[in-house]
Amino acid sequence: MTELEKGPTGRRRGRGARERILSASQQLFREQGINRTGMDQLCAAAQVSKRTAYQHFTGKDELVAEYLRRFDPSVLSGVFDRTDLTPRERLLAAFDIPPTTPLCPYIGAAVELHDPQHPASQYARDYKKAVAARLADTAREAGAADPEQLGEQLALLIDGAAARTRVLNADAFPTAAAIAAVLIDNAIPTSSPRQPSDDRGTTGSAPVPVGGQ
Amino acid sequence: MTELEKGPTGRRRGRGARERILSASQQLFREQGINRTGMDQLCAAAQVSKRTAYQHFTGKDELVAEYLRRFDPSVLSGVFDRTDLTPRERLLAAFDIPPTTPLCPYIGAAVELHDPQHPASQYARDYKKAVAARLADTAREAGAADPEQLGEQLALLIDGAAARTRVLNADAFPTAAAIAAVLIDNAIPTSSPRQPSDDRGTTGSAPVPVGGQ
DNA sequence: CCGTAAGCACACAGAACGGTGTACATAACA
DNA sequence: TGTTATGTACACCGTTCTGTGTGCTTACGG
Repeated sequence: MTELEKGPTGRRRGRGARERILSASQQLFREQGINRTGMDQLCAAAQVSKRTAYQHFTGKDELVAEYLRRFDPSVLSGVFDRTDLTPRERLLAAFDIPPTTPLCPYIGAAVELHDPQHPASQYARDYKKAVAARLADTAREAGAADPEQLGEQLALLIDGAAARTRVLNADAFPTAAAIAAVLIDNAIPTSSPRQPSDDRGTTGSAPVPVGGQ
Repeated sequence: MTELEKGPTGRRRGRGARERILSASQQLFREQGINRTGMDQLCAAAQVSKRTAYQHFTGKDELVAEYLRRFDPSVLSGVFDRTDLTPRERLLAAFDIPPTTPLCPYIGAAVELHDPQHPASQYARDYKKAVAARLADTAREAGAADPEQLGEQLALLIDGAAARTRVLNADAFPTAAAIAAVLIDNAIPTSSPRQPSDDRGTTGSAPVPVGGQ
C-alpha cells in the first residue's frame, strides 16, 4: 500500500523489511494466533522473502519475542501519561482502552507458547508486572492506602476481562471497570465515595466488538 | 496401574479404551497444551492403538471437545454442592479450589484452538456462562442485591486469577479472593460488614504451586 | 466351534511446519 | 566501474502433524 521504492522485478527495499515483518506479525499473530501462523504465510503477507526474514531474525521464537515488545507505547504509555486526568481517572481509564486490543497478546503468547522459559513468555511476565507496578504507582499517586495491593488487584481485573472477553466472545471490560470503581473507592479514603450508581451493564450482553473474525 | 484383563500379547480390553484415551487427554492436554500434544503421543500414553482412537473419536477436534466436558463434576459441583457452607462461604470457596487446577483448561482451549466455532470453544463458553449462573444463584441465595452482577463479577475474578496465574507463573487466587470478599461485602447488605482485616498477601509473591513443569 | 466385535501393530499418505542452500538482481557507495 | 549489502525466487531438507489402510490377534456369546 505505502509506496516504496521498488525495482522493476518487484524489489521493495524501502528500508523496511524488518518493519514489514513485524507489522505483519502484529496482524497475523493476533488474528490467527502464533502457532497457526506459519512463516511462509507471514513472509507472504509482509511481502518479504523467507530468506530475508531469517536474516533479520534467528528464528520464529525471536520474532515472536520481538513482536510482543511492540505494544508498550500504544497501550501502557497511552494511558498512564495522560496528565489531563487525575490519578484516579487514569486508573479507571485503563479499562477503556481494550476495545482496541482484541485479545491481549501477552496472555495469548503465554498460553500458546506454553513454555515459561520462552523469551516471549518471559517478556509477557515482565510486561504484566510492569503494568501492575504502573498501576500501583498511580494508585499511590491517588492516595491509596495500599497501592501495591490495589495495583495488583486492578491488573488482575484487566487480565480477567481480557480472558473472559476471549472465552465468552463478549466484552467483559465494563464489568471489570465496575469492580475497579468499587475497589478504588474502598482503597482511597480521602476520595469522595460518590454515588454508587456506577452499575452499568455487567451481564455480558455487549455487542462483541472483539475483533476475532 | 488398574489391573485389567489382558491377553498374552498385551491386549487390554477391560472395556476402557475410550476411558483411557480421555484420561490421558486430561493429563497431557493440561500438562503440554492441546496443540503440542500429538495423537501419537496421546495414544501411546493411553496404551491404545491409534486406529482404535480414531474409531472412538472422529478426529482430534471431537476428542478435545469431549475432553473438556470432563471437568464439571470435580470443579463446579464440588464447590456449589457443599451444604455445610453458607452461601456466602460457598462464594468464597470458589477461590480455594484452583490449586488443584493448574491452568483452567477452558481458557486454554479457547486460546489454543482460536476458533470460536470450534465445538470445544463453544463448550468452554457455555461452561463459563454456567459457572457465572451458578455463582449468581448462590449470590441470590446469599441475599445479594444484584445477584447476576455479582455472579458475573466473581466469574471474572476467577478467570482473571487463572489467566494471571498462568502468565506470571505465580498464584493469583489470593488476590482474587480478597477482591471477592470486598465485592460480596458490598453486595450483601444484611451481611455483617466484618473487620476489613482480610488483606492477605496480595502482591504475587506466592511460592508458585501452579504445576506447570 | 465359529462368528463377530474390539483391538493391535505398523506402515503410509498428505500436508504443514521451521529452516537452509543456491543462484540471481538491485541499490548504494567507493 | 566494481564491490558489497540487501533482498528475491524457489527448491529443498527433515520433522511433525492428523488421519487411513491393511492384516493379524484376541475375547466373548451363541
